[in-house]
Amino acid sequence: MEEKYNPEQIELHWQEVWNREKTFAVHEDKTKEKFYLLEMFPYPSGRIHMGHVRNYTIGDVIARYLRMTGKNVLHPMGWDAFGMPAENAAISHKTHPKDWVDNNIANMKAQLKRLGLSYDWDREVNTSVPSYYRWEQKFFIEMYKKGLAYRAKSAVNWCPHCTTVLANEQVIDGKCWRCSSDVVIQEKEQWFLKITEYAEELLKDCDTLTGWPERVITMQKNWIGKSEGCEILFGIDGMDDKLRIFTTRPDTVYGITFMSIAPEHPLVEKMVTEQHRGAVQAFVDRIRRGGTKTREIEAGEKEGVFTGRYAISPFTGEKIPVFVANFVLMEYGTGAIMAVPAHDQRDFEFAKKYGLGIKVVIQPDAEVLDPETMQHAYEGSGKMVNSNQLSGTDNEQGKALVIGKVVKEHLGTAKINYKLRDWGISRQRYWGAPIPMVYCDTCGIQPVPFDQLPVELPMDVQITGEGESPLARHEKFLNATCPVCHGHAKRETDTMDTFMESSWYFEKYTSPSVKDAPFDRHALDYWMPVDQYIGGIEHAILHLLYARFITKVLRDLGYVRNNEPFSNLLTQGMVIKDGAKMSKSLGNIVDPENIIKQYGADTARLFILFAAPPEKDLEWADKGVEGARRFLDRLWRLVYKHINRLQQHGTPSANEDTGALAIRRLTHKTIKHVTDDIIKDRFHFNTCVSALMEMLNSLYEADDKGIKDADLNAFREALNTLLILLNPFAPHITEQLNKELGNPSLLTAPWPAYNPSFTHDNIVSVVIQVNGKLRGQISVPENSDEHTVFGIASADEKIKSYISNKPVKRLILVKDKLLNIVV
RNA sequence: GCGAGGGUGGCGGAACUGGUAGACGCGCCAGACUUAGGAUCUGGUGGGAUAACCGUAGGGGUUCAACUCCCCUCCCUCGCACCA
Repeated sequence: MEEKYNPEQIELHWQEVWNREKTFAVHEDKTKEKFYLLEMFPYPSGRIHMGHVRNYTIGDVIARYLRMTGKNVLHPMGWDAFGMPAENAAISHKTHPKDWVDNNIANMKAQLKRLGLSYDWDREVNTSVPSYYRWEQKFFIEMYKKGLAYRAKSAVNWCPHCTTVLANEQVIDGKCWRCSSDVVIQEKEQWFLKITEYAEELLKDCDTLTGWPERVITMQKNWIGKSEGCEILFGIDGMDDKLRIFTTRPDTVYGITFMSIAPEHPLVEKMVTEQHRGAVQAFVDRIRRGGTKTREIEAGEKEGVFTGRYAISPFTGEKIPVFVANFVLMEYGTGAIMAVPAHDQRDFEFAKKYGLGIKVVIQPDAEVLDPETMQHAYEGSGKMVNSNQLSGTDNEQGKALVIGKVVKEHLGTAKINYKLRDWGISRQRYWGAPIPMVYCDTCGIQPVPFDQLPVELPMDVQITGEGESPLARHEKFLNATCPVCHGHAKRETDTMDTFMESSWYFEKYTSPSVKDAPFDRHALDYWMPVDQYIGGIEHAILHLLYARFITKVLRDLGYVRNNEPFSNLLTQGMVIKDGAKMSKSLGNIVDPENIIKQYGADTARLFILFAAPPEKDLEWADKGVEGARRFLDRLWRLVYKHINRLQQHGTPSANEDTGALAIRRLTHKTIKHVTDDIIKDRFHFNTCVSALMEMLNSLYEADDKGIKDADLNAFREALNTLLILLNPFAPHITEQLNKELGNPSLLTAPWPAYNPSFTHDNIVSVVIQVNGKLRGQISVPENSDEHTVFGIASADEKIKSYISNKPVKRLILVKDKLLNIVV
């Protein structure tokens, strides 16, 4: 055995063994309980960063631990290989995106292996290869045939920097999710997937995701944004057209004092009277020019102009003035609303600003609302007033009654609205999966027949980053044959959003090598769903919503059985340095490769696991890394010191002297501690690591006193156990030391069970409080009752002085822990 | 504004269903071994004068006992942000 711990040598050795022997390859095995553990696969940017190290280390601990408990663990890794940066790199480095990506994958794969991550690399998936995306193209066509994929012209989010369209989910605060450029709105034809068709199920099934963080569920629910109410048609004075509005508060229809419509509403032009045309036109132009961005910034400042036109209430027959207002959104509901200032804050502010009427129709029990003195709208519940025959009704019942009336009298319909929009997946980019459709002059839009898939992305392209996608200029790709009339057709040149590939890769891992179908049905059914998914919170909506959607679609297409892809979700925090996210611009990046070179992978892993619980942000501290390394050095030295004695074999016997017994207690208490902590509490590995540190500290103390020959078996048990317990966290050093000790590989070692007779003591120390204040500590036999403990305690001089001679009113005993003496 | 999660030593963080606050690590202090040490080892380390006592954002409450439960206030982070 080497005297000095040399992580590089040890780690490379074991990694080579694992690689050569395909140690972590798994197969379906019905005799074992399966566990599908997955971390979000990376974009092959070229180098791994600390966020990856954290994500994958957390996963690896779980994988290695679960294997030791006998589970059949699927733990795969792959590459989300399509996407913009490859094209940008191609432009700036004059390489082909494919070469750039393949090269990056090779680098990153080596880096991941260097971390000792226990993946089944035989299942590696690369989303940019035709054998992967051909199935995605098939799914797309099947969706098209079911009406779940359609082409439409609509206002879309356009990122001028990426020169492509973005989905709603990919616009964050009016900026592109990837490059932070301001997004502009453009009219474009593009392909949509009907995620709205699944809105209700996606919302409803949130309640089945009991293993997901509450805040992710909340974000998804908010994004789907369901609201129930009704649409009501209002007549327009002097016109045949009707004004359709959506409201969730039909109980307040008697409180309408005006109407508001969006500046983009098609009826604006038609409704506005000659007298008001100039003012309305000026207002609409100004709002339009500002675009969505300024409109959001100016949120709060409500503005509008009168159209000169009146709507007619189908409930009261009253004439109601119609305004064009900046806060009414064309893209939600019907683009027009009824305004009830007494019971809606926005309408209230608008009414105050323009001196419009306020009419109270809901009266709460606690106060009497007076339109004259109200400072803000009352949006709560109460009794309906000023509402004709409905006056006196509870407003919640009133909602249903008004909807009933609306439906019965054909004034409108009951309606559920969602904020969720269909998913626009067309990207005007080269490096993506081609959308498998052709345009025939005679037959119109036609899907490519299945037997002609994949529609391969041509490799011989010129990527300039300017103008149209290279595909639009690629004659051979562009020109196709119509599958129906065999005449000339043109191919769709847009590619799919890369979130499509990441919406089903976890299913592909279950059977990566099948060729004639996307999945092997038996493998899929055996492994799915993913039991534990781990990744960054930044995908709370984007990826996780799309993946849920596509899973449900694949279920309905007959490919998969499960309703949801991920049973449990862990969202790990960021790795930060000097209080900020690591970034090039801040110059606070720590390169994992340097850390591994300097300290070793085991140290890097250990530090990352120890420094913070997984869901919290982790502050990188170089000194902390040294602490982790020190622990491993100490472990190495202790084994080295005793290696010759320890190599003899033997197991601890039943009756040991006190030294051996103390060591065995330590061992079994630590097993209990680590076993209890490792999985429960959402993987708080930091306390596991600290328990192992404590154990090592205690073994050093024992060693200080001298390990007698009689203690040797207990000492050996302690070290062997420590190595097993530490193995998921630091797999290389533990495997090496374990080998030095002459034991069979830890890969086949079962997770140890603790012996309960060693996890508690016969003599326990009990805290003594007098009147709730800590006054001393005494040793008593286990399970002593309050009188016994009090007897011993009151004999203690110090405690006696606190009791003095006051009568004891009460004794409160927490068995084997605490006695509170109330005097 | 709404929703969620938080506020514990100089720092990262422990503390199970109310029961020794500050485990473990970093840093710091002292000592040992050393030519030396940024190596290693030993001891100490919430504040306070070694005391009484005070301490888990602040204030109040329940309790024999509160970081933990209840009420009020302040602050931080994240998400949503005119969705009718």
